[in-house]
Amino acid sequence: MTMNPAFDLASLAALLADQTRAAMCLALLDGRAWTAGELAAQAGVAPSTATEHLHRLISGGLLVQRRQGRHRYVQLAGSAVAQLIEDLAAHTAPSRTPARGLREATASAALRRGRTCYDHLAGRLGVALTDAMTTAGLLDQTGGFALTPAGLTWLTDELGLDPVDLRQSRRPLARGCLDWTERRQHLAGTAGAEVCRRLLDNQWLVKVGSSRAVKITPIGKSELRRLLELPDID
Amino acid sequence: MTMNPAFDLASLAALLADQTRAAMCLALLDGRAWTAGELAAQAGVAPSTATEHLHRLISGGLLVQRRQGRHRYVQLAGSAVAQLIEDLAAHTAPSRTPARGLREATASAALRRGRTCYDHLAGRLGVALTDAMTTAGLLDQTGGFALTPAGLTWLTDELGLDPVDLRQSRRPLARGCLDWTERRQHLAGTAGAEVCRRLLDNQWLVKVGSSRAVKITPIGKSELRRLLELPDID
DNA sequence: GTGATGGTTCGGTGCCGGCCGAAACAAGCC
DNA sequence: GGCTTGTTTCGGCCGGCACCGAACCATCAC
Repeated sequence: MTMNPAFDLASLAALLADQTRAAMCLALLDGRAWTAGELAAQAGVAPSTATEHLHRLISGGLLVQRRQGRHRYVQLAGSAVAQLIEDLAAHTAPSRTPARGLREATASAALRRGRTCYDHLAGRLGVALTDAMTTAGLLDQTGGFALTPAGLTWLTDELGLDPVDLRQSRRPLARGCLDWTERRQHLAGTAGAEVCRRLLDNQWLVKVGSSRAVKITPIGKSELRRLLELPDID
Repeated sequence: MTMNPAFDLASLAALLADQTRAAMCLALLDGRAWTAGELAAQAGVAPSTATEHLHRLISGGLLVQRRQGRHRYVQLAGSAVAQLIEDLAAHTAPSRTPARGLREATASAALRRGRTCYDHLAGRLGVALTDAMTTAGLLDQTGGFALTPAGLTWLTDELGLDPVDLRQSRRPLARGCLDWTERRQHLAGTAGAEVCRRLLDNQWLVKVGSSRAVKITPIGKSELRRLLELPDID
């Protein structure tokens, strides 16, 4: 089937080398499942065109689908794929995207402030949380990017995460994810995903509108200030 | 200049979405500077075609060039680019590449045994070294991928690396790089690069032929066995 | 100078693939 | 049963781009 490494690499890159498919993948970075029609509208193409693109993305292994009634739900095939797309996006030239119009300006400001990145937190909020955990000795960024032993017990004892959930996956527990707006690393990996889930479950964070943006609640602010020295996000 | 994220992502991916350009980038993963003609031959295209591809790769920021006499030397723009290409290659389906013919079989066996990956060590040798450092308590892979304090002093005191060299870069000190043949993580980042350089300088490792393959010397084997519990690489 | 070699520029060709609209399916709703 | 809505298939159009060869330019060797 597969011929040579160059062919494989080119085939994989070709999946993302089209603006429409790239827009779809970027939209899917919120981790949710989208219908084919939603993605077509988001990318600004006809439904028939979206069908072809989805076919390529799925048979290329980047997306998985679930058919339900007359809808076709599609989402990223896993965190590894999300990671890959984020990495690529981060390598994009420091994108000055001056939002035009008030609506876009406030929307992009909200995204810069805090958002989900597939399954973990990013934006200034994600970076601030990562920094706070680092100064608290829970993360070690001097020799790479890893949880300290103190960090592991903090996750289980203070946040109440399940040690089993943290350990079962073959995915690394903690890893850095380079944020493409902040140009800083923030916590990803299994730990990043579980922390994000827990903060949302606790209502310490809430989603803003229907986008990927999140914001911190008053309860969350006080709780996080109790557990960490988390500074205010303007 | 840059319009929207989807466009930027697609543009970046498009650089690697051609088999010829992918072959060039894969060849350049050895970290050396190649001439335009060498790359043309390697990729199997006419020199004029190679010129166009190199132009795109350079203006896209993936490659840099240095003109010298009538030669044009070209190499990857930096370790971040190398990292990106390695990541993409690792996401490629577990590539069964049954080498045909004895020459290719022995060549690919040598590569699987040990090789350089841009500026650090990979293959079974790279994985074995990483494992040995982990069991010796020099690396921590339980909570991510990071050097321990003991690991840092080991690099400077035992291997004699310069602490200044290790710290000056904005690149992470240690990070995991997923090996696409072994499907295992191995040491990359500044520390990985410096270790590789030192082992080659000390003649503990030598390059095999003109490829990326490396092998361990008798002196290297005894020295590494003195410093670590490094098992034999078959 | 002449000749050889590495690299680039320039036409020209051909194919791949992204796009749409129209029509066909399929699943719900009444 | 009909009507709406979400999705797919099928032609057909069109642009982009990967490729080559031939001519041209630059550098080195003599």
